Amino acid sequence: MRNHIPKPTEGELEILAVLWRHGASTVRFVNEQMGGERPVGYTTTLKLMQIMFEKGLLHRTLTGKTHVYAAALSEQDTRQQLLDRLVDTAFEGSAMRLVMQALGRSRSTPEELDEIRRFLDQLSDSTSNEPKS
Amino acid sequence: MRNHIPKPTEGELEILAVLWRHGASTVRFVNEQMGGERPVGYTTTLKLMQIMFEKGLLHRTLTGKTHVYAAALSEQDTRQQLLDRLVDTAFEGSAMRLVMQALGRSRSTPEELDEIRRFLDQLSDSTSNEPKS
DNA sequence: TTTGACCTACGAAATTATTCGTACGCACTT
DNA sequence: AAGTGCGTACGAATAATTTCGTAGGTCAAA
Repeated sequence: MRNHIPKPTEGELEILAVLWRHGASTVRFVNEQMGGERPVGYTTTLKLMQIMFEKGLLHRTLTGKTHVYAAALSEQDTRQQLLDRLVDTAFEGSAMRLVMQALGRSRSTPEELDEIRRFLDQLSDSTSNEPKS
Repeated sequence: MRNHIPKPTEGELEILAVLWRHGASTVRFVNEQMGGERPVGYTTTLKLMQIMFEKGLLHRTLTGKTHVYAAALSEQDTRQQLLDRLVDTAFEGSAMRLVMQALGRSRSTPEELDEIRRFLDQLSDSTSNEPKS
């Protein structure tokens, strides 16, 4: 149903994370944001983003003389892709397993847990109304 | 608290998956199991498993003349490691986000949803009894 | 004892990912 | 005009991962 865009690598994900968090950005901005543990050279980030552009992972528009990049795939879609991959490789295809394990360790507040309950209820409703298809 | 064993790579995960699913196995068996899309040469699997052994990712025992390999880290631990990684890189550190998204798409049966509810209740209990620390 | 079917070990090619140096352009100040 | 700052592009070094060929051992059947 969806275009086949290559899976993002580790490093590419970092860049995507910045773009998701801050919206479309210049290379410089992205590079600055990533300067956490191991800061990386400007041209490194540039190159990576250029490659991502070629791969179709990013869009870009020329604004003045600098490029402004944006993630091509929504956060949602990318996340789903990564989740699916993880579920397949490490959770024997069972999303439930993944959910349980994720819940088990996360220090969740009661509010968050409630939020999930509500979400579950919503799911129950819709599944019970739909043909099993 | 836990030993620092290097993160499994993509390919290594495939092997771990087989070992988790089938228990300790020989190279040949693992290699056969992986013959899904793109079958890979026997020595490729052998080499990879040897490397994993050196890295400490696998244990092995000599049985007769062939090695029998087993995953060094429990499935649980590895899964958690991978989850943590994914949560960090793609879900802004929020396990809740991950859970919600995983739930959203998985075609879960009402039974599974109930299971999660029970699990949530359990969590609520324990968190409400513990000091917030 | 030769052949075939296994096995391990190891070196090294092939492939992917990451990193950065260097060249070059443009606008602005000095 | 020369110098500075900031941008792009691109080639290539490096590192990490994956792949496989080849060598050599053991065992058992022909």
